[in-house]
Parts: sequence; structure tokens; C-alpha cells
Amino acid sequence: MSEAKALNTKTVILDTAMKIASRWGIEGLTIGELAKAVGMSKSGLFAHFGGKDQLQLDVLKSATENFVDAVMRPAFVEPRGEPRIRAMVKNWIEHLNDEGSLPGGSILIAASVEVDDKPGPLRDFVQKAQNDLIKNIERAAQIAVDEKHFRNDLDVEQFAWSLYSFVLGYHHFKRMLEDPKADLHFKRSFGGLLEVARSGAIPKKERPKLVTKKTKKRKSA
Amino acid sequence: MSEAKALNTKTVILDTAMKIASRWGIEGLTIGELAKAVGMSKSGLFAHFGGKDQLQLDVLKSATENFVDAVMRPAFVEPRGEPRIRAMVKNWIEHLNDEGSLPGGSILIAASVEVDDKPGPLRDFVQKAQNDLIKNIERAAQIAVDEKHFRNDLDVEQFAWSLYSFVLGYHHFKRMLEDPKADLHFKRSFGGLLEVARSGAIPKKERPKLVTKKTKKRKSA
DNA sequence: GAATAAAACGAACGGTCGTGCTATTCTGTC
DNA sequence: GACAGAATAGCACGACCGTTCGTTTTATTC
Repeated sequence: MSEAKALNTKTVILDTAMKIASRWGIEGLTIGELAKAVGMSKSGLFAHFGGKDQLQLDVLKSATENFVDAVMRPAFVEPRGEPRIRAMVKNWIEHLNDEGSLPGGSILIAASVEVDDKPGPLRDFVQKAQNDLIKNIERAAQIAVDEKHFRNDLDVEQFAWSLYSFVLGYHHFKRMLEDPKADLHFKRSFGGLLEVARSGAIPKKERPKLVTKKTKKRKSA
Repeated sequence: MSEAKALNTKTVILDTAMKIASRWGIEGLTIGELAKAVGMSKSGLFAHFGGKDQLQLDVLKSATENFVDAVMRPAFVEPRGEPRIRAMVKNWIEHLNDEGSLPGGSILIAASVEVDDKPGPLRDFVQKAQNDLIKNIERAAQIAVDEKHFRNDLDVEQFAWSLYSFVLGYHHFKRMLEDPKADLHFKRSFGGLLEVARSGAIPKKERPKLVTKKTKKRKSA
């Protein structure tokens, strides 16, 4: 039980820490503030971690686990292919808007900017977490290709790149610029991306006969 | 001359400060470190600004001026329409890769993430700077519509939104993820965006008859 | 060359940071 | 109820932060 109690306290600490990190960044998270927010002494809290570095790492790990639980895992029980991708994106947007757990926006996105020039365990972790995420998007897109939902010459890397860029844009416009149309623009961009992935916008092989009408040849650079 | 000398010193300070802010963020910029980098005393440097807040604001202003000088101004002497937009994007990418003045990536993008939950003059400035930039993109896109380079039902807001998202994605993938394909993916995404803006991909009226073949109805949840 | 103003300096202050050390309180076991 | 061990608290430290202030250097003007 001492074990369970310990885990419980640590969970409370990390949950609080994540909220602070969401608002103030992973570097703006200080042990003193965190202790005050949790309601215990600096040193008492400190004892749970091997130091500030470890605390930061634990926070990022928790944030990543939360992301996987809220976005990826529920999406991966959806039907293979496009439905799964739609679910993923839907969960993702909802997760970004979850003011309860992320009152200041995505911890991982913010941490990316904070640590991108500071080599070390934090940077390594963030890099790996994001690369894993992108790989998962690519995998999901490939499944959609296999399921014939997406055209089979789709560049899944490019697809994942574009989708991730749109999410970054959404986060930026919504959070920094407070653009009320952020949701609309994201929806349209994502919709366009799906459409291009599905059918033969710029089709390479089978489509020409279908498009006989006009669609005058463009440079297609 | 005392005036000129003072301005000169201040310029040196701000240039150095921008490099530091590029690497460490606008909050990671400390007066002590800056003084050491410039080669003068903390207090001597401090006297040039009304405090840390003013220093940060001056740095952001300088960064914005640099951006306008390097990206916007040279683009706006190019021919109206698509060429101008292409020039703008080209300058933008080159500016982001200018390790000389931005060894740690865009100061404005990083500052966005840093200050987005900290109300105050810094946040106000960053918000305005970015909104101005987006407005300029929209204006350039509208000109391209007027010049018949882009189709006349183009949503210029959506265009600017997408373009900015791609730039954010580029910055993120290149800097954080060190993706060697970032340039390629950006080029393709931007190219696709141009193509859609130019011709009638996803046209609203004339296309449906063309797609008769399969595209079996999905739930499209 | 003396007088004056601007610029830069050096030392110090109060505050907060992360971090150790030692004591105290809590909790479950015999 | 004594005991052991974990959890927490209290306190002090050294480092660095932004800032202030009095002094010294540097430049300009007569």
C-alpha cells in the first residue's frame, strides 16, 4: 500500500505538473511552484524524482501516454482505413482542446520549440515521440491504401507530413492567434487532403479515361 | 556622433540578442549572458533598455523588421500575382535557413509558443505581427486572383491558412525532427496548394459527372 | 586643458531557482 | 504499543536572475 500511496501521490504531482507545463512550458515548470500547487513542500516533492531533469522527463512521458490513450489507442480500434484516420484526427483535435488536462495547449508541441536547440535526454525523447507519432500516421495511411480507401500510389510520408502540418497550424492559429475560424480552416484542409488521397486528383494511371472532358493538362510541377 | 555611437552599440546588442533568442527563446535570453556575449557589463548593457521587458520587446521588433526586410519587401517588388507569392515563399524558406542570423530557428515562431499563455505586451506584439503577416499573404493571394493566376472563387483566407501551416510544418520537421525530406515535402505541399488555387481541383460545380465510376460511398463520419 | 554629459563599469541587493541534509510525521507489522 | 521504513517537512547552501546605485571612463564642447 505504501507503494500504491506513493504511486498515487506521484500521479497527482504529475497531473498537476502537466497542467503547469501546458501553460508555462516544460522549462517554466519549477519545483517550488509545483509544490505549492500540489500542496506540499519543495523537498518533499523533490524526493519523488531524481532531480529537475527527471521530473521534466517524467512529465513529457506522462503527456505522451495521455496522448496515446486519448488519441491513438481509441482510433486504432476503429475499422481499418479511412475511418480510423478520421477517428484519429477527431480525437487529436478534441485532445488539443481539452482545457481540463491541457489548459495551455499541447505540451509536446511547446516542448519541441523549447528544446529543439538543447541537446539532451529531453530533446531525444521529444524527437522520438514525434517520430513515432508520424510513423503511426504513415502506417494508418498505408492501411487505408491497402483497404483501397486511398489510391495506391499515395505517398504516405507526404500525407503524414501534410496532416501534421495542418495540426500544427491548427494549434498555432487557435491558441496564439485566437482565430475563430481555425476549426473551419482545419476541417477544410483536412477534407481536401483526404479527397486528394482518395481519388485521382493528379491521377497517375487509371484515371485519364475518366477525365476526358476537360481538366486541361497543367504543368503538374 | 554620440547618438550614432549609441545606436551602433544598441544595434550590436540587439543583433547578438537575436541570435541568443533564436537558440534559447525570448525567455531564455538573460541580461548576464547577453552582456557576456557582447563583451560589456550587465549594468552597462542594462542602461540601454528600460528593463528586461523592453529588451525582449526590442528583440522581437528587430526580428520582425528583419523578416520584413528579408522576405516581404523583396517579394513585393516582384510582378503581381503568383510570381510574387512564389518569391515570398522562396525568401521565407531561405530566411528560416539563415543560420547566420537565426542559428536556432525563427524567433517569432518560438516566441509564439512561449508567450501564448502569458498576456502582456509581448504576446500582443507577436499576435499582431503574425496577423499582419497573414493579412499580407491574403492580400498577395487576392492579387493573384485579380490577375487571373488563381481561380476567382479561391478562399484567400484558407489559402493563407494552409500556406502558413506548411511553413510551420517545415520549420518543425526541419528543426526539431531533422527530417532531411522537409524541403521536398514542403515543396510538394506548396506546389499542390498552388495547383489547387490555380485550377479547379475540388471544383464545386462541374466535376461530379466525372467521378461516376466507383468511390463507393463511405460512412464519411 | 577644464567642464560637462554620455556611456560603461563594479559591487551589491532581494528574490528565486535547484538541491542537499536533517528532523519529523505517517503507516503498516509484529 | 514499540518499531522500522517510507513519506514529508524544514532549513540552509550556492548560483543566477533582474535591478539599483555610485563611481569611473570616455567623448564632446568651450
